[in-house]
Amino acid sequence: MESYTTPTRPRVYKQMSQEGYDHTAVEKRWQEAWDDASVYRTPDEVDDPTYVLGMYPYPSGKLHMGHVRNYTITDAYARYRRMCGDDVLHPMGWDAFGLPAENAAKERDTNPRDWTFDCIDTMRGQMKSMGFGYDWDREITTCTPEYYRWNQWLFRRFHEAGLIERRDAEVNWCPSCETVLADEQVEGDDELCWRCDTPVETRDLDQWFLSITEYADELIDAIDGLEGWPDSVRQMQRNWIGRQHGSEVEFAVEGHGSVTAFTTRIDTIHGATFFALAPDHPISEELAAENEDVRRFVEEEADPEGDEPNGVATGLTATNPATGEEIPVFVADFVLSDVGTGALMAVPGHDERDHAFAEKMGVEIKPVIAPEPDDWDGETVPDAPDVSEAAFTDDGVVIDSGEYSGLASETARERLTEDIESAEATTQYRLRDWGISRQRYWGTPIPVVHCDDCGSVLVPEADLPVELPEFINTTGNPLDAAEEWKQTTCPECGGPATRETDTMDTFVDSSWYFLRYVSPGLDDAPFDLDRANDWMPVDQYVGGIEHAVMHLLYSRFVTKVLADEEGLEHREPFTNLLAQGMVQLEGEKMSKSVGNTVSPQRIVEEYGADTARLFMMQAAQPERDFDWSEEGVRSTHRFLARLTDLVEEHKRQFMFWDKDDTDDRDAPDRDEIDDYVADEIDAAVAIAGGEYDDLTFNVALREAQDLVGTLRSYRGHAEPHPETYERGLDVAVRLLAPVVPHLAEELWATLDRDGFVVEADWPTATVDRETVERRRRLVENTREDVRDIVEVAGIEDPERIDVVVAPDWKFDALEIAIDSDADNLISELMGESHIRERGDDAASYGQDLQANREALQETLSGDEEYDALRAASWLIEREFDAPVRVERAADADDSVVRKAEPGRPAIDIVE
RNA sequence: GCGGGGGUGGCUGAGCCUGGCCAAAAGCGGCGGACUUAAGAUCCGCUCCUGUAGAGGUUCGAGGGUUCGAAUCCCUUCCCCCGCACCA
Repeated sequence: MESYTTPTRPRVYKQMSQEGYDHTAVEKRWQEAWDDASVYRTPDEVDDPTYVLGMYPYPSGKLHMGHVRNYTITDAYARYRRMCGDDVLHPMGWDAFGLPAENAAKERDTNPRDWTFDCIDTMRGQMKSMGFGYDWDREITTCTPEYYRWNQWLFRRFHEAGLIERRDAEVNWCPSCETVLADEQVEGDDELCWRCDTPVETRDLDQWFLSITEYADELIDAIDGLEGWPDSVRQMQRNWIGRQHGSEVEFAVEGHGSVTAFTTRIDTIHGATFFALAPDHPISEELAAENEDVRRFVEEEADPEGDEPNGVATGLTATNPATGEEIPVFVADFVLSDVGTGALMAVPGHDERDHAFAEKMGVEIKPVIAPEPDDWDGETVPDAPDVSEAAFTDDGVVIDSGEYSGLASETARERLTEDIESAEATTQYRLRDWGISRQRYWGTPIPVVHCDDCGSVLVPEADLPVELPEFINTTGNPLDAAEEWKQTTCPECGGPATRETDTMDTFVDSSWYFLRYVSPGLDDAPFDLDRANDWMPVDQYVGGIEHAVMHLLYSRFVTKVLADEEGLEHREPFTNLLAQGMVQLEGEKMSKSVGNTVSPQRIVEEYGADTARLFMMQAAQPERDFDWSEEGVRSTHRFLARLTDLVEEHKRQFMFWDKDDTDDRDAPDRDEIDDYVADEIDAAVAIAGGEYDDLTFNVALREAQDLVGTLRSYRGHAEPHPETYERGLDVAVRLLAPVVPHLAEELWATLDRDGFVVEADWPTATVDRETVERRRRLVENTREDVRDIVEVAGIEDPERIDVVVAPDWKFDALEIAIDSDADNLISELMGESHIRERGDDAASYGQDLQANREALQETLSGDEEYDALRAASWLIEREFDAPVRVERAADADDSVVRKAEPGRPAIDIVE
């Protein structure tokens, strides 16, 4: 059979433009068209849309590359889901309260409100120029009374639920920002303010707290169920909550009564040889007043930051409740008042820090736990380990502890906690209640008034919102200076009262904003409960890793409270979370202070939004860091220009082609190369869809870009079959549309398609991914084999290349071998008459199969292999400039056929 | 110290969960070729070693093990990054 065909259609030579396309005009045109058609509106009536959300930005002035990456990811995913037929909710808003607005207002002699709204206008404009498809009818701005009144409303509801406390607290105070910071906002060993890097001080102030600790157990336990979250974020939250199960136990300190200590290792209590108090423990302070040594230590020597454990003997003793022994009491700086109870039983034999301190102070070190012997019978008391040099800190078997000797640590803990009268099983958390008071102006006023008679009184719901007064430019808290605003009357007694001048931490705003998008204009509730129940949770949330603890933990907390108090039927706000990677420049994070930023605006002007988006999405997986590269941007831009040329050229060429003329479609000269391209189009669809589902845009886009490359080769090598070629262009445009929305619309229109590509159907494929991969591997392996032969055999100028597919009986034999579990494969094969009659060939192939029994792999069928190779033969022809003949075994010479196996055709090169 | 993630060819980096099609994707860099007056762009190849027919050899931080078979699974060890931490 003659399978080599000379290209009979004329090749198309045309000068392609190099300068690209007018991205500014294209992008503007489609942004306006989308706007006019409201294509990104999500009507209230839709049922459970796919909720795609990027973390809303703080309006600091201009969009930076991090924003662009964040929002391109959500936009691409939202567009993909939309093309798959989903209703999509993809809103945007502004985290508009916060200190920078106050600072900026002072610098520019304006006010935070005007400055903030200017920034919002700028950034909204930039988002529109990026082509992000948001439902702007759902836009929210947290600094408007329409939004923050619901913070106040929630404050009331939390109060009613008993989740609000006001108490005098030692707080982190930033002297530069003149405000309190949450623990989460104090960074690093140096304890610097997260905003301005000023060293943080402490102050005692009356503060409002949300009782997040009430939800500590659920917050930590439910992390296990957050399977759509990255492990890193889950682990950071677990660490932050820091739950520890242990026991509280009382030690009687001479002259000071019982002092409670917390320990996770009550099994070591018989080895407790001293007792230690934090320098700011009440007893330490009492002792300091009467004992000069203790005073000097507490006030002058204690260094909780240092690595060295320091301490001073108090001369007092404490009674070990397990042994009745009197042990010395120290004040030590390694004991921290905010950990456990600020007092601890020290067991130098089994705790490294206690060990170091005991050595330094000459305290007895006593082993009471031995490593569990390998063949331990569960009863015998092992020998004591040597703990003179180092503590043994693992669990093991209790020794030298009276009736508890011989118990495993775990059992001993239970028994001791039960038996010691003052001991009680307790759980400690690192998590503290969420202090939300900020001594700043630009935030939600805490809806409370202070009355001399009635104390702190909540502002009634009917009087909400408590609106911010005009901004006063002052060094302290502007609300303190707003005298007229501050003076009010008590809602309870009607007497004179003053307003609370603290405002809320802005993390309150962001802890529920994702619910507000559901019903942004609602004026009698923060969100429409029924719709929230339908629409929540957010299906895909995307943002920076810097919010791993604070924002994401607070949002989970608030969601759970709303579930308990307001009937929200969801206890977790975000099903899938993507922590996006950084955009870097030469391996460094882009930052204003380093001065290595790249302006998105400049990129959009120079190359267009589509180029910027495509470059970012194909550069790396979304969760990885990647380097911005101007070269990469240019090359992406050229790709889009080439695609444009391809589509436009096609349009010119086939302007008069009548698609309804079936003669053309069934043109008899449709040949293998057309099949190859048709297969590759299907292949691209099969792979790209799955990759979009997984948010691995880089892989999906590579597939789309490769397809465009294939189409270019197609057009260059042969005259394309019009319908196949056009379908290729059509599919390429649709595969790119989520990332390159403007140009995709333009090309969609050029291809005379109806409607918007945004609303077009995602293409479907007739092959599965596995077949695609097998087919590509077969073609690639075969091409490589031909290259190998040509090179190794030193063939200068091949005259013809024959590729012969293995005979059917070998495919059958392979099939049988894969399915068979018989010991003797040969005899099983020989049971098949059509195999047996192959004689020696069958025996020899059977032996090969037998030898590789375990390694046999499914291949394409013989027909599929033949079709795939025929379709790909043009690639080999092009490369070696020689005709290629793809044949079935029956049509080829026996000596050649013998070498063919399923998945590995015989190759014969004629010189 | 605890927890998490990593160490792959000149570089970046996929593969590892679900062992075999893996000398190992892709990109960059380098080399050769086509096109071009030239450059650029684009396109086609090559880029661990050996080899005159698709082969063989040695590789995936290091060492051991499991298996017919290991970059992939297990153990030990070294190094890097991130988070938490005198946390009782």
